Parts: sequence; C-alpha cells; structure tokens
Amino acid sequence: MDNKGIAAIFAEIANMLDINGVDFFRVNAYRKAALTIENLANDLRQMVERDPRELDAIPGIGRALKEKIIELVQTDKCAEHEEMKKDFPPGLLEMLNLRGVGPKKIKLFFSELKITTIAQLKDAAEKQLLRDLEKMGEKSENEILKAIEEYGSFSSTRHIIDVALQEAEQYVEYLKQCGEVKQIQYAGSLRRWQETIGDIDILTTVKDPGKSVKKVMEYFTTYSEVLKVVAEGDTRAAVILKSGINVDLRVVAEESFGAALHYFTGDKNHNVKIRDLAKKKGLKVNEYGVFKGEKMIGGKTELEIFEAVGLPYVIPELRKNDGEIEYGIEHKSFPEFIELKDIKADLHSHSNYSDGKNTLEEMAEVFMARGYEYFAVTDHSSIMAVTGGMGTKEIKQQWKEIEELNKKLKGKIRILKGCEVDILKNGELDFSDEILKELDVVIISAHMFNRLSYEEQTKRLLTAIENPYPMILAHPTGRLINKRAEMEFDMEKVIEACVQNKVALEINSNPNRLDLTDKYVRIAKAKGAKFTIDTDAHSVNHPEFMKFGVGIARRGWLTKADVLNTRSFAEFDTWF
DNA sequence: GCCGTTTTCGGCCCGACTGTTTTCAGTCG
Repeated sequence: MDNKGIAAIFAEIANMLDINGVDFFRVNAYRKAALTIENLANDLRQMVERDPRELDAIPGIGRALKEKIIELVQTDKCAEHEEMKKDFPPGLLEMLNLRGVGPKKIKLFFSELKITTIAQLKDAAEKQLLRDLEKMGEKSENEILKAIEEYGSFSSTRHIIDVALQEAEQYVEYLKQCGEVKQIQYAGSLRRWQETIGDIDILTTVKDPGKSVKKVMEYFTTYSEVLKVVAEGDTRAAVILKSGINVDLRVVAEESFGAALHYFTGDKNHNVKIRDLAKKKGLKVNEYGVFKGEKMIGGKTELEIFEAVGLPYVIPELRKNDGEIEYGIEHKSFPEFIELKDIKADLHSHSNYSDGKNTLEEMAEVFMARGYEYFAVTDHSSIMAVTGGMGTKEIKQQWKEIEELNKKLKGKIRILKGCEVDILKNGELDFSDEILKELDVVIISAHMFNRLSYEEQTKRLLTAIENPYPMILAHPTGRLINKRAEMEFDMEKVIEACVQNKVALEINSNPNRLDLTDKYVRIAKAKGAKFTIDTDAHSVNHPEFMKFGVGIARRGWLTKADVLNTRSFAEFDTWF
C-alpha cells in the first residue's frame, strides 16, 4: 500500500475513534500522522523495505503507528482497522463532511435515532425528530437540512489556486472600497502558495475600531458574490460565495495585525508548534499578540511573533512545521529564496505550431513584456497527434521562422529552438537524433502510457533520461490536480538519474499541474538536482502562471542558484 | 498515541461563533 492509502486509513481510524468518543489526543495523534504521511516525500514502502528503522525519523510516528505502517505496507491491511470497521456503519463517516455536524452530534443521532446515513438524517430532520434531542432545537435542525443541501451542491474538492486567487483579489478590492478599511491582506493557504486552496481568509484593520467594525462586517456579508452568510460576529464573519468557495473575514486592532496575520496564515501545525515554543518560554501567543502574563509584548508585526520565540522571519511558504522551525532556531537566518523577479526566461511554451493558441510572434511579445532575456518555444512532437504535434517538416519550418523572428527582434529577446518531445512506451524519444541535436532546448515528457506498472514506468523514464539529448524533464508525475493521479514510478531513482545525466527537473507552473510539487522539490534538491520553473504556456495569458511555480519552488526551499532559468542565456547555455 | 533542555508520566494551542441554556458544549479554523 502506498503513502496515500496509509494516510487515508489513519484518517479513517481517527474519525471512527472520534465518533466513538475516545480520548481526543489519541484521535489527534492519528490525524496528525495521516497529514504527515500525506505530505511525506519518501515512499513508505521503500523505507520499510530498506530498513524499518527509517520510520523512527518521522515526527508523530511512534511505536504503535510504526507497527501499523509496516503491517499496511506488507499486507495492505491493518487488523485493528478491519476490526473497528466490523461494527461501524460507514455512513457515519460521511456525515462528518456536513457543516456544523461533528463527532458528538453523529454519535447522538446514532444512539438516539439509529441514524447511519445522510439520507436518514435528512429524513429525520424533515420529520422534526432531531429538535427534541438533548442540546438540539429548531434552529439546529434547520441548519442540518441546509448543510445537507450545501453538501450535495458543492464538490468537496479543494480549489485550484488561480481561481481562488482571483476570487480573493476581487474580494479584497471590493472591501477596500468600503472606506473604513485600513490594512487588508488575504492569508491562509493562498498566502502560503499552497498548490490547492481550501478557503480564503481575509484580515483587516479598521480606521475607527469603535465604529467601523460593524460597517466592514456588513459590507463583507452584502458582497454581490455571496451566496450564504455562515457566521457573523463582532470580529469574525464567514460566507460561502456563489463559486462554492468559503471566505472568512477577521477584523483586528492595528497593534494585533501581525499576530493575526501570522495566525491566519498558518498552517495549523506551524501555529501549534509556535505556541508550544512560546509556552516553554513562559509566553502565550494567540491571534492578538505575544503575552507575558497579562502584558502584551508584541504582535504588531509577524516578525515580533517569530522573535519572541527565538526565530528569524519565516516566509509564509515555509510554514508547515516541516523543519522550518528547527532550522530557524539553529541557523538564526534562512537562505535567500528565489523570487519572481529572478526569473529571466520561460523554457516551456507552445505556439500554434502544435496546440498553442497564439503565433510565435505573439508569444515573443508577451514574454518580452515580462522582461525576459530569452524563452524557448517547445511545441509537441508528432505522437501527440491530438495536439497537432510537429513532424520533421513542421519543426524545420518553425526553425526558419524562429531565425527570422530573432533577426527582426534584434536581441530584445532571444527565441530558443525547442521541442517538448514525447517519451515513447519503451523510453525512446519521438524525434530522431538529427533533429534533437539541432535543438537549443530538449524537453522530454510522458503524456501517454501513464498506466504502466511501477517497474515498467521507472524503466521507461530512466531510459529516456539517459538519452544524451534531453535537458529538462517536464511535469514529471503527470498529475492533474483533482483530475488525474500521479504516474506510479520510483521517484528517487528518476531524480538520481536526472542528477547524473544533467537533466533539470521542471516545476510546471500551470495551476492544474504544479508538478513537481514542493515535497518532491525538496527531496530532489537534497539529491543535488537542478530545476527549471516553466509555465507550459499555451496562450498569451499563461506566462502569468510563473508566480505559482515560484511559490512551489519557495515552498521547496529553492534559491536562485537551484533554478536554471534565473541565469543569463550564456550561463544557462554553459551549464548544459 | 506521541513525546521529552520541567523526560518515561502527564501533558498535549487557543479563541470565536452558534445554539442551547442561564454557564457551556460543540464545531470550526
């Protein structure tokens, strides 16, 4: 069983224990372990195979969970989990997805009314059977009916980052027009540039804390895109937008802005760790500031929070409790991570020679407008018939056009002759060596045959990487967020082969791909890999995606030196 | 169930909002 499967089983055990009402800390231990495993870059199967003691290094995995991981890896099952499932109605777990319904209510409905499915819950609510239960009432009953309706109408998947970012930016612009807002900033997973976004968190301070708060709250809940107001209090409100995205607003005093920003940026595990550190120093950290006893000793800026617990400033992208806190305490400063302004080129783009929407010249203009020194046009090779992939004749024609355009542009930007060459089923490439050796940029990518076995897929990729011509391995896992799973192969071996053969790994910035993602970026960097951050632009609107790739790179602890398209053309060319 | 510079037991982040009561439990982030 793979990491994802093991994480899912631990999460399920946590939920079952929670509904059964066992000690919350035990529940939380399973829940934390599930999260850790989900974000783990290393494959548990390989760790167990090499040496089960490797599991000891994973935080939150102790003796009991280690045993269960080994059991799951070796037998695909966990006896305790199977035992629990025997007398546990599966529908109870699904009810956890309903807003406002948690483990205690589920237990109550089950023990009092034998409700085991959402359908039965709906039926009971409609018959007004819930309102007479302990701690329930008419309002709660109605809320449950509304929650069931919402659950049916929105997909529970997380949101693609560009969609969420656009919603957030528009909402922020709207709120600014209120006139009472002083500082405003979206926080949460969006500020951390996480690959997908659960909900949007917006934080503001107001001009006159006495009067303005109520006005801002009202302004917030009456936004035209709001479908439903979920909560509205003195300092916090929550809505669901028509697009299905949840948005939280929090209003704080100016002296608490940094503390609140830190708190609402998260992630949760990072925050818990910071508060734990504060506690050990005899301090208390909450969203209002840092406190020594009753006295507030910081909180206007995020830096004051970090300094209080002995840390340098930690950029939002790193805040995952994934080693950043230990590193900060030990080193007192962080490397200078890559920034969007460091990018000098885009090495993966398409034109209407294959499935791009725009001409070469139009693409050149938009890259030029971004201030790039060079870019590669890398249309598909012929096997990608569905994309209008190029054969020998078409690519030679494209070279001619590139040469003419380069003359016309007089060095304002340099267009490189590239190709996104498909990796065939046996690992060979979809162009002859005569063509490959003429190209400035050879990208290889696997678009087809993504259901080969683990061993076959690994062999296929290694064969392609060992070919002398490839320079960049594009979107290595092939996943499409919320749509298509990663291909199954030995990522560690593929990374090692890339390092040995001087093939850079791509961070594909398309918000539906974000591939590699940060967990693999970190492990690849540790193995000495180099990277390119590309947009895979298929139209003039896509070069804009670069910021998402840079976000992933920062989450993966990359500096400018790790990323080849931060280099001038000469330096770039020399490296290869 | 995990963990340890208060270490092998006894802790485990902290607060807002809601609906139910009338001081708080449940849920959420």
